[in-house]
Amino acid sequence: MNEQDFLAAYDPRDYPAVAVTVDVVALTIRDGALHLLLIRRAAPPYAGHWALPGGFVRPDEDLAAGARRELAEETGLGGERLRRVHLEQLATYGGLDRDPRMRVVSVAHLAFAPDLPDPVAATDADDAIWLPVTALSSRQLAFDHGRIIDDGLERARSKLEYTPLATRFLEPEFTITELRAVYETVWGHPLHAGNFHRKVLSVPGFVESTGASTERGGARGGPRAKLYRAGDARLLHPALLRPAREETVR
Amino acid sequence: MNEQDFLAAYDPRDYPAVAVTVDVVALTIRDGALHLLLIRRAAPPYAGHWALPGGFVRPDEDLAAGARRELAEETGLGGERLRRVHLEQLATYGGLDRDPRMRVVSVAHLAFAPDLPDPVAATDADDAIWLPVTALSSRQLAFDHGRIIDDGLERARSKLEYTPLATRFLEPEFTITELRAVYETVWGHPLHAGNFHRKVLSVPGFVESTGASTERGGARGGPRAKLYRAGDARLLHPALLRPAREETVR
DNA sequence: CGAATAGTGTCTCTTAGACAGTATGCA
DNA sequence: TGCATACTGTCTAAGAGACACTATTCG
Repeated sequence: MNEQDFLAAYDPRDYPAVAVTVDVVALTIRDGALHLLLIRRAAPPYAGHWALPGGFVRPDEDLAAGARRELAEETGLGGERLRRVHLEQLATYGGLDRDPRMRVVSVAHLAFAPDLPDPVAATDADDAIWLPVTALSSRQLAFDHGRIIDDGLERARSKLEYTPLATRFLEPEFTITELRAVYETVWGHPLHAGNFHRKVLSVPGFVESTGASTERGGARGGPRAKLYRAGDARLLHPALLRPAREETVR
Repeated sequence: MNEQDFLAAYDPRDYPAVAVTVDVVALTIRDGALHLLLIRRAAPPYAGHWALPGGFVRPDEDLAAGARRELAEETGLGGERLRRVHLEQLATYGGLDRDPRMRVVSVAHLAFAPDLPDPVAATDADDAIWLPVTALSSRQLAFDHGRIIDDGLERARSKLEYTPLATRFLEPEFTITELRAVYETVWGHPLHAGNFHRKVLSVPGFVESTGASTERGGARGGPRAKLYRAGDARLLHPALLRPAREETVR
């Protein structure tokens, strides 16, 4: 049998049906707290439970396109604002009993977005919200989405260390203090303002000055801050390491 | 429709057929060079081309189990030796035209193994070899496996920086010089012997002494080296960073 | 004016890396 | 005996983090 005959005789239905979905762990920062995009499922399985936005991959889109489509559907975002959202593949979850319907393999993605409008529930959901991640523990999540979220949060914390992706939580122009607030929010503890400031400016390509400053000082006083935009570095050298956590090492 | 009715009425065949495969980028060190496990495909598509070991995920195994099975089939490994091989998920590749037969989503894995016997071709292959990665450029690889291998090699180089996984390329007991050889081989450039030695011993939990030494000194002279085994650290603190590569940062 | 904040200076401690030096064991 | 190698000592430069200080702006 040559290659052409083989392809002609080939029937995909001979293989066991596996469904492939994409799920999105979308993070943003609102009111100084890290928030996560969740939908409430309208249909079984897990109807009424909170879940990550996601769904079956369509025949005409690759995995990243599917994830971006799901994100667009739930956030109502499009165009330039959607394109500015950072999206990366997180990991793939393929346990045997993830979904009671059939074997479902889910390719999870991770998204970083600046503060966005309240989401609108798409057809497969009856509600959609930005939920503070601190409120997660009390929620019953569908499927293994709790595990996926944990992995996404850890990836996010780690990515801030060695990439400039913290800037993706901010508007194109930002102050060093706003950037520090992103780190403090994602890592969950305060950083030394002076040392952070010097460190950020010393890493080549992390930020570049716009020459401008904010219109006003801080709400409770203080000078106007200089404005920066993201630089051209894709990795931070040297990295901004999280304060060492002995526990997590072993 | 309640949840039970829904599940009863649910027909998986309503969804477009997507196949899910696992592929394995298996690395080992032979004769001081980094080697990669490749098979030569016996059947179309890409019959006769070299490819990563892999195949369809079976209904009764999760993704990691599928990857370990594929690895076992091609290496002939089993039991304790197989269990000692480090295996982690790498990334998932789901481009539209990866496979001419149908939509195939492949979950790639990365494996680190000590020097193993020559592989034996399994049923779906007519040859299997450990190929030095330096010889890759001249080979025509099936599917998008060249891209997957590139990603795997970069992940391997990066993992040596902040995890103790270099020890997985070695037998359970090893010398610091052997460990240094792993780093030099994977990173592709020489390291300073004295500084490396001190650094490894100074990272908590990286290696622990067995109390024993090698039977003989080096082939060309020198004292006997002390033997170590892997410690209990899962992350290296502080990390062993590769010499900075300005080019790759931007 | 008082308080909060942006940004800088300086000191200390740790680490990376260069280099040198000693002891060991093979040919 | 000569040489390669295991391992340790020491110095320097860079970076992390603590602390102090100045300047600016809001209420």
